[in-house]
Amino acid sequence: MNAVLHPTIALLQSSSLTSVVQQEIERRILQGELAPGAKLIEAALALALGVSRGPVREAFRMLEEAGLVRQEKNRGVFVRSIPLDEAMEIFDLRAMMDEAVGRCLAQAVTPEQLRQVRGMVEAMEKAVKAGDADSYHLLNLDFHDKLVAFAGNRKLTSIYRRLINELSLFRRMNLADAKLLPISAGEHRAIVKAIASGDPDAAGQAMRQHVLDSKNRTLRNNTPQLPKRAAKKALHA
Amino acid sequence: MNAVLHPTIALLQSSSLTSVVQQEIERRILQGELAPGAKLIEAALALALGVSRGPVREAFRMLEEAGLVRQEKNRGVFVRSIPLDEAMEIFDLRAMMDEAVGRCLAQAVTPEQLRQVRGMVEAMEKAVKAGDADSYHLLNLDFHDKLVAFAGNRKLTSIYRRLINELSLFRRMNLADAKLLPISAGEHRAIVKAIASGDPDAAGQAMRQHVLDSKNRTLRNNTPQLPKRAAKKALHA
DNA sequence: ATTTTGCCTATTGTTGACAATCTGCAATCA
DNA sequence: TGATTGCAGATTGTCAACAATAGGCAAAAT
Repeated sequence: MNAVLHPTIALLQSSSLTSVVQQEIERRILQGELAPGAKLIEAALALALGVSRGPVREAFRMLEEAGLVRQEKNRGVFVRSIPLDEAMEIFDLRAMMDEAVGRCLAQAVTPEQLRQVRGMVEAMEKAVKAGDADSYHLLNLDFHDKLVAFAGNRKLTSIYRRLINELSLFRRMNLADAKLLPISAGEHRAIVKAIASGDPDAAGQAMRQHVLDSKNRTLRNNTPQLPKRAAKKALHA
Repeated sequence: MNAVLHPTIALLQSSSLTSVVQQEIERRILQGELAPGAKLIEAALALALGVSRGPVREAFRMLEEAGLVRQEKNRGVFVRSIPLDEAMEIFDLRAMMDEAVGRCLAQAVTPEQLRQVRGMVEAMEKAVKAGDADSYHLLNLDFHDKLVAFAGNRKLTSIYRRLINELSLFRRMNLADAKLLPISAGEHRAIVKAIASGDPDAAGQAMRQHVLDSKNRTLRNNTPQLPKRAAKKALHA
């Protein structure tokens, strides 16, 4: 009875105005069109998208639950800006997850999957040589996403993606020094090598350390440099 | 300027109809009042709660994003029922998270925290002796929640709680044999001991194994017993 | 001059109404 | 008899109007 349904029909079945609005706002947030802290006005968005306020409000509630916006009653919704300490927490979670992914893949990766990630590593090294930080950034996201997806746990994949989305709201991270790209690329190559070797400990450790290095770089970039002589006392939180 | 605000005022500021509705529906789902698969009718819920359909729809979107309900366009929203394979995935995630929690706590637990979890372990052992499976179940949830919270990563805590919520929708799990309770209780004591000893490897391993044992018990309870002689071929997924 | 008070406007919170879609049942036809 | 078609009721999707709240500005008071 269940015939293969026409793609257009499948689209119409899944897409309500709310879901379209949600995806569009999410896109604008993730691409930086709507910066962290920006206020989202229901009526304005509804007008711009050609719908009424209802679907926009419902989309807001989805985005809120996904951690992309924050809502203050009677004041409006704002694009979330992730504070440093929350970003650090996310890095720790990523370290935990990526380590597990590495251990899993070392035991279960397929030749086809290996082929794919090797291709990505090469593309990233090309981007490094070309000094193309933007391409590198995108490839990097894709590389890690693929690895997680290959681990085969769909729940893990969706949680991981949500965390990556939230991390992208921590904008101060983007100004990664171009001179650090080769280091990152090298780590990627080492990760693939460890996975291919079939050693869970090595693969897990490679992935874990890669993320923690990234965390530390981010932390250093966002810790106000102590002035050379007037050393300020560090927070003893 | 920011005076300490009266609790009633703070409540009014945070609670919109939508959030109240969301919490009420979530409560009904988690307490089993609304069983997995049940259909949620907007108008009926709105009437029962004395609000209009708008807030109910917004609450639905939040619950959907939280994984508690599923929505089919033009057909309605239903309480999700978690399939076995997804439950298994969640157990794997819990194993990963709880291992990390154990490792963390072994190094950072405070005496006060230790006192608390020890109290819980004793309460659980009391429940076992009394044959009170319900109390045990609640204490068990609280025990693990506390451990995760003590690890101090708020993001991890919220993700963990979400996963526990989803697992509760896998109802077939509840019929845990009463005779298995002592085993579980013993594992809890071992966990606390490992944490108190300050050995990250031992604590992580104890927590990890505890979750994986629980996973396997659940799996066995839900794998159709192979008829004694007409052994069915196992799925070779 | 500074603070307070009282409007006014912009925006959000909530509702009820209307349109579109699905589901079940009965009438019709082969 | 069995399948198909066409209604009727119920339910969801969307919208526009109304109510309530927050924030800013100017007048008044100290």
